[in-house]
Amino acid sequence: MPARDRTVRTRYAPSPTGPQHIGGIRSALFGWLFARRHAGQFVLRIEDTDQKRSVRGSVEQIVDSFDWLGLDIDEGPHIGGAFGPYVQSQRLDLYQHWANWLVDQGHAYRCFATPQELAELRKAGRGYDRRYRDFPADRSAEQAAQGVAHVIRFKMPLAGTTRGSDLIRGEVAFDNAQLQDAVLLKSDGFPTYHLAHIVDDHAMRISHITRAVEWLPSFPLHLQIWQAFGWGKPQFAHLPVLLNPNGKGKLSKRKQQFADSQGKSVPVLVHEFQSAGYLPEAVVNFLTNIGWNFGDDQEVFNRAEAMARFDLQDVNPANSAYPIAKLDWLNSQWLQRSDADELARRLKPLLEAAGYEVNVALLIKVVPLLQVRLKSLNDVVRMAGFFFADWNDFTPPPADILVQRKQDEASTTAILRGALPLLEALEDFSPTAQQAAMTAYAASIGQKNGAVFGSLRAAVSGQKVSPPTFETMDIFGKAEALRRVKLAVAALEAARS
RNA sequence: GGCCCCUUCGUCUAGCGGCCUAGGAUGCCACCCUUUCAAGGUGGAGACACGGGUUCGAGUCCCGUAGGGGCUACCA
Repeated sequence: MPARDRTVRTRYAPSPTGPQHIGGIRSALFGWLFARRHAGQFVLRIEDTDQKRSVRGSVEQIVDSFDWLGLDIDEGPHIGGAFGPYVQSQRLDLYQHWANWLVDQGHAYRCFATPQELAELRKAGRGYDRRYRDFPADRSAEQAAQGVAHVIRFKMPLAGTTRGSDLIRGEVAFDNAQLQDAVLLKSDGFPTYHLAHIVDDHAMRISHITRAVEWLPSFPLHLQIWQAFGWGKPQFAHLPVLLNPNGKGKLSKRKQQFADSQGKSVPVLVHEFQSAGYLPEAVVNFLTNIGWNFGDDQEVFNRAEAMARFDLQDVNPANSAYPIAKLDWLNSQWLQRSDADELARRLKPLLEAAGYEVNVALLIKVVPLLQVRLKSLNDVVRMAGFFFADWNDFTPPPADILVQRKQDEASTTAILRGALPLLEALEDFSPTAQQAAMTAYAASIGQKNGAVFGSLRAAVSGQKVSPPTFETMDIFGKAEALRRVKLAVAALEAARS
């Protein structure tokens, strides 16, 4: 049955090696988008056939990463499904059965070459020389029965061309003579990727294999194996990969966050994006925009919108330098468009982690002032932490913060002192009322707005840079705002005497 | 080395033979707005790797060269 007539089913099949790398996630995302676009299923399968590389707790980390990004999984080791188990080490019988089947059918053979022999061949600059390909079947069976260590290798055609179709690259052709007799089953009874993924993708009814382009060289091998089994092939899409920001080398070689040539920190693991204060929506948007584009010159879009338009055939075949600078912009776009209550919910734990006790009602008033200013969620501490510190402990900032450009301590004292009764007299303490009063005040004393507004900002927030002054004073309330201005005046006077 | 894939502004990309004096975004620069910081607005510099073909016509098709990436394990 041709794959195209089946339900779309794609999978992400990582090795359980711990934290999730953004490169793998990007590939997974394209598979996920494609499955969702076609109302199909997205499967998680753990490829733990290399026991040396398996890391405990990996499945949890993978699932957490997908949860955080909002990519839902239909079947997998954590939730089960109709085609389980979804962990390859629990499917060994299956691989052994099919490996032996291939031997019986004459498509594969036992190879008794020792690791030493193979090492020598490699040293001599040659690959495996197929020395057991024509080993007599009876002797092969006899040695296996005696327990002689061996692997099972695939009998690759010695001549001819293998042609395959890739959704992204079109037709690709390979000379069979260039390819080796790959190992299908290792001497420890575990399968290699080549065998395991085909057995599983067939058993799990995967309709489209989406994987990184580094698999392209083994594509002909896989095609031959599919053919030897006589199973209907899925369709293939070899996805481009992410390169380092300078375009040199695969990003996935990086095992953790690093600094690029401009000194900018470049996250690569999913949890690093999280702790850097990026929104999952922004990360997904960012990733989707590399190698694929939404169309209509639109750069900011959500999962659902991308899902409705995504197609593997539109994926750009070229690898991409990792455009990390764009993520900051995208993150600020998402921050600006966030629902204020939702943003408050996300900001709260960060303030608490910084040691503040968060009054939610207060936070909700502050958030709108922050939305256009945050680049990262983490910025909230630096920008608005002062709202959440204990007000009773507030001490005015030093003179160098209070005194504005072209002012001195005496003039600043005078400016603040003069502003006090005017602010005190305001019935309406709204930002606009304050601004009108203070603009008139500045004009009346022949000062620029900045001199007045800036001194008030410093007096109230304790910072040189802060959210807008009058909004800040409004949130503090007239009493607290004026108390702080008075404290600043007192501090300046104390410093002068 | 062999084999495979790729090649449009610094970067991410649009472009699927004429609509391209190559569009968008980001980053950078300037100006505007402005109480700081942002955000926003306007404008600017900035690319079809090179060489051959095919065609009336090529960024778009073909070949070669160069450059980049990958594979070449009893790892995935």
